[in-house]
Amino acid sequence: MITLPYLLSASQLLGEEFYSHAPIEVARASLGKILVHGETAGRIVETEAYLGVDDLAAHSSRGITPRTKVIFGPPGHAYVYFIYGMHECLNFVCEPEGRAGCVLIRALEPLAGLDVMYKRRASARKPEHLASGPGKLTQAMGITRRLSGSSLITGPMTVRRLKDEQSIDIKETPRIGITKNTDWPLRFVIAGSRFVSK
DNA sequence: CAATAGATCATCT
DNA sequence: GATGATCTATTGC
Repeated sequence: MITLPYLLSASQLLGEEFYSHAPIEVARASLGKILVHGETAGRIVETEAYLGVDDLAAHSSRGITPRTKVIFGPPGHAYVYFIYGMHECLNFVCEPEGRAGCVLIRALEPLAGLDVMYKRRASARKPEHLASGPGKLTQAMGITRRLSGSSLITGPMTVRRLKDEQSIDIKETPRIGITKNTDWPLRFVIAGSRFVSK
């Protein structure tokens, strides 16, 4: 099993430049990157792009509200929202400051802190049950709305690139669970990964 | 297996 | 007051 210290030594922190692009680009580029929070870490295998004000499926399409103002802020921050009275979902804010856009992180491959993840997700029997969905992922990693607006560059939650990052095959599909723009191909997965949502 | 219901509350109208 | 970027357990075949 991989330890967190090893993972940190084998990777480097991503800076603001990584996030200051269009959601589609950031969604694709985020695949294969390492999300780190507390003692837990995982490799991102599934993302979705949400396109600012023109995308009726995006929270930002209704303009700036107390909840969504972070999406209009500077890139490289977390947008975490609460949904269905039960689940938290994590997004990376992208686009330059003043322009809305974000990337929903839907699934990851657990790499470190699996013992803690199993404790937080009692129903999980296998690693692919720990973070194969946006709500499972935040539960496994202890991510809540407390982290909305926090910097992904200074932490406490960060994103890293493996120094020996493998090239990946990306598959695109329509987004999941929305009622508007259901046909836009803005969901991206690492082809063949068994850690994506069902 | 697939389909469906129920949980549960912040957010915005 | 309705809705929602979900998950789980349960039902029925």
